[in-house]
Amino acid sequence: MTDAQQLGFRALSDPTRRRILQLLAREDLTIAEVAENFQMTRAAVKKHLAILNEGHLIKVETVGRTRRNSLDPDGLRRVYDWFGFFDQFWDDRLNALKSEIEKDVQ
Amino acid sequence: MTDAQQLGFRALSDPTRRRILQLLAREDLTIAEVAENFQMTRAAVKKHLAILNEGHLIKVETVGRTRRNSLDPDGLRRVYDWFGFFDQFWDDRLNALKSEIEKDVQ
DNA sequence: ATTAAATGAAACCATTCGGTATCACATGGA
DNA sequence: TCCATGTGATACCGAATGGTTTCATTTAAT
Repeated sequence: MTDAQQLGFRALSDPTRRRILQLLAREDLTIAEVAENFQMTRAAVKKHLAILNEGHLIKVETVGRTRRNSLDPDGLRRVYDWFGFFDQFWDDRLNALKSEIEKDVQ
Repeated sequence: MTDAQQLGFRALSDPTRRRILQLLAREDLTIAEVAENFQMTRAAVKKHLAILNEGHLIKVETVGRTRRNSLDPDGLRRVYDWFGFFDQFWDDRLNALKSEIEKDVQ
């Protein structure tokens, strides 16, 4: 258990962590830079980053004495794909997309 | 805080609750019927259903002495849509979907 | 009217969670 | 070398979480 998808969903369950992902969508950031956007301590932010990393939603690259955090699109995709199970329940959106594409094809 | 989206993400963070949603995707179920699929007590399952309801991921209809639980596609979509923020990061999937549909069309 | 069935609800418990404070370690620059 | 900067890591705390047990309430059926 505690498979990758579960760790991903767990990581997304906290609003701070979701906001961090949105920050990282704009640019890669060090821990300190991420922490500037919140009122909590750097240690708390680091914990959030660790959980995001466990869920494979971000990647970390050590550069000298800093650590650059960046989005991991593949991990995000793995969670996102879970919703595909329910495609039948929001046909309206899929159909809208489909007719858009069909228009392109013709 | 504790907005609708947060309650949705919170509801999805537990694997039991995600499995319940998949069961309800096939058919509406009473609490007892949902509980048959798990080893935990009915009381525990009922708690999970309450959290799913708070996140607006399911709807509940009282029928006599039973309660029929059904999927709430709108609430599910509200969580799903959060991922739209990251569209730029998985263009490959959109393209894969597009070619799948194009194959259907031809 | 009784009784069984389906659910509601509360008390309780161990664990996890989100946060803090604190200290140690590593690295770059004067 | 010395020191400031950026990070790692641990102990600790209150609150939330996921589960149980137990009992009350409502409804269907005999």
